[in-house]
Amino acid sequence: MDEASGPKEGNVVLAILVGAPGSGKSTFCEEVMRSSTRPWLRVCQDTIGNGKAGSKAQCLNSAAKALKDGKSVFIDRCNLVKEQRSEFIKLGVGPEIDVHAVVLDLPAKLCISRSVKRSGHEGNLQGGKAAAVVNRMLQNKELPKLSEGFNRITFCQSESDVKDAVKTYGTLGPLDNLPHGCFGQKNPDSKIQVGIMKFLKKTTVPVDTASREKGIGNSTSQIPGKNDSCCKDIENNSSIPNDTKLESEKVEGRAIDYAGSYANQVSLDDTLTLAFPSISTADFQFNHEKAADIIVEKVAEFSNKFENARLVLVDLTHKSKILALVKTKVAEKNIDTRKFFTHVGDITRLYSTGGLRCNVIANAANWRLKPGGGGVNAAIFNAAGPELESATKEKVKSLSPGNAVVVPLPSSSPLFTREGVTHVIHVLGPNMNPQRPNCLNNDYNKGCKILQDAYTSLFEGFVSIVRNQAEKPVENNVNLERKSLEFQDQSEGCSRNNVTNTDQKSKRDADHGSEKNKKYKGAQDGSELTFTDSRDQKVDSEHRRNDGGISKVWGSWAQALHQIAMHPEKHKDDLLEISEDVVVLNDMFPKAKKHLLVLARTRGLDCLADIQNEHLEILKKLHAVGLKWAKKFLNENASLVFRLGYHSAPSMRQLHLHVISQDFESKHLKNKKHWNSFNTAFFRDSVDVIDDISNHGKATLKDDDKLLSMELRCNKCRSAHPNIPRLKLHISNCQSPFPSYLLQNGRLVSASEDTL
DNA sequence: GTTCTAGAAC
DNA sequence: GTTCTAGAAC
Repeated sequence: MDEASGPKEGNVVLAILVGAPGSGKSTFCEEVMRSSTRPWLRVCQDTIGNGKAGSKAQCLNSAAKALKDGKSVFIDRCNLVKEQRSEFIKLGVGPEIDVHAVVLDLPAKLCISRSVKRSGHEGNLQGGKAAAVVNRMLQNKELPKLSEGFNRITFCQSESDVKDAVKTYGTLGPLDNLPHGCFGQKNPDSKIQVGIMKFLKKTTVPVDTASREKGIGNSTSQIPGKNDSCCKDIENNSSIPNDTKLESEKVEGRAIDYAGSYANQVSLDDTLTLAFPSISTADFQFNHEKAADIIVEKVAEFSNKFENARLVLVDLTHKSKILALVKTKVAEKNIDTRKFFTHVGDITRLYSTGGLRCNVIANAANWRLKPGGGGVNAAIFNAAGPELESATKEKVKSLSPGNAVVVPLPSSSPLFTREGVTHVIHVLGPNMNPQRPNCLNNDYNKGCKILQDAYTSLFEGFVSIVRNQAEKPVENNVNLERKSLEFQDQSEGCSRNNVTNTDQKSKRDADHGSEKNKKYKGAQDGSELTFTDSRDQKVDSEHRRNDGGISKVWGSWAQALHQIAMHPEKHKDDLLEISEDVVVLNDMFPKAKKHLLVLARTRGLDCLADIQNEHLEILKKLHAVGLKWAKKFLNENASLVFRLGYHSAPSMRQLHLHVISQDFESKHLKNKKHWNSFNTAFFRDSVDVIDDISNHGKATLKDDDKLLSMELRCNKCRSAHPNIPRLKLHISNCQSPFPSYLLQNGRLVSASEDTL
């Protein structure tokens, strides 16, 4: 504790609150202001924008003005990181201003439960995401130090500490000053960090090994039990109020306490888990052998798409045939058993009775998304209470086979509170039971496709949750909101694609600017589409399939090629060739003298990521047609050189082969992304894609954004150029031969080859 | 995918 | 002044 230095008379106070969402910053300010006799201004980034998201600059201005007017100021934003505080501290430079920090360093659990509960709060941090966000923020927290420029720091680590601080500030009259120095801190920073690291190492490792060892060999997986209970014990300790003064023993205790809450985040946050039942194999009587193949195939496809997440196939009994089949098949594949394993247990009680923490569970739903029936559907609706029914109903009324819908579970649901389930994903698989609607009469061609789609939708729904939770730590309230918006965007995309993500209703209701509402509108529109288009029932699930992980969202502008491929007769005038399985057209914005697109007409084949073994023929067909046109152009102009290939991550939906001359002489080639999309590994040569599929059954993608923002290099001599005009100038004159890589395997098509 | 805009960077 | 970037809108 620092020695108090001599306070001056009646300084204005600039009090910077430090605390996670839900730590009680706003309440603190309000309570102080209610009883205080000195003029205070609370500067809150959430409210300063008058309905819109506020900016840090607005806060700074507002605070500066108030200080100038002699008012004391509360900076009511999270300020968990030193950098976020620094500019506010600068406002307090000068002898008449005391810069204070009030640190609301309450248990993460408390902040989370408050954040989850609140609905009308200005910060608009909502529901299940709140937990993840608070955790993320706390992970990056840097407790303030006097050296940052504070005169006084008050640490509150319990609610009674907060009460004391309210009293201290509430009774601070206009002529009073508070002593300088640090107050209330019970745990020096460095020790906590060591404690955390030790603790994390101890706890995370067993999680992994347990699942690796037991996941496959033993049908009853027992994963987080040990360390979770360990965390729980420690948390219980931490809830004992500790008001005693600093002693070395207490410091240690406190350190473990912190470590406990951090470790808890690891199991809760870092290993997101989807538990799912086998779809369609029970009441829908789908062939188990075939279903097991599909499960393993889809798990293999998705399991390497995420780092800290895992999939768990759950069935009630050790005798489960489908579990046995999947276990056998999965053992033959090279699937990371930390990412996928089977588990015997009740899907509605995985945590409470099995110790398996699954924040997402899948429901084998019926098409009306109604409770009842039997099996998993009845069990989940029962266990989740009416909350799930209403949350589901709020967004969608029905589900067609092969689709899934993500429903965030209201925090009041028993499944949420007891089992830690934050999302339920309803999935509807194909039905082979003549007693049930939409029976496929043993048509396993259709059935397998639908079941594949169902798992794709399910896993993509999960991936969208994982992705969202894996967002980088947020920096302040503004960013926090942006992240939420991004998530809404994502869910919009999902809903358009039948993986509907019902976001929290209260978010919409909260008066928070038009921007958000506009976006939400989009989401609603999208979800309407989902269930009205009966003729193209499968379009939605199919056009979403991409690299298997990230839900690819196709904007409205990205649909043009798809429309052409589906209905070429409507665009006859713009097309060079129409056949049963391909369409050829000039690129609307050619990036070279000659630039064609050869579209696959296969429904659901949107990009390279969608390609599987079965598409080899269409790839060859696209290549052959592209080659034919290239040669045709070469006949007209022998100086051209063509390259045929695909973009790793196309912007336009519907698989299209680019046939492009290598002059890149075009006014439409305007930016780095244009150039790099044709001249880096992002561009996948058609011949290589065909090899990939022949050899590995899937296409290699190089869809890193870095490739598209790489330095501009000549496609012949590889020299670098500072900007597009200079590059264009260079390539128009470069006489170098093409790099040898391109000269191999027929990657380039030129007149000389044509004559062979 | 494109266009437009504003602001930053050079 | 030009180029780049990011965001929004389409």
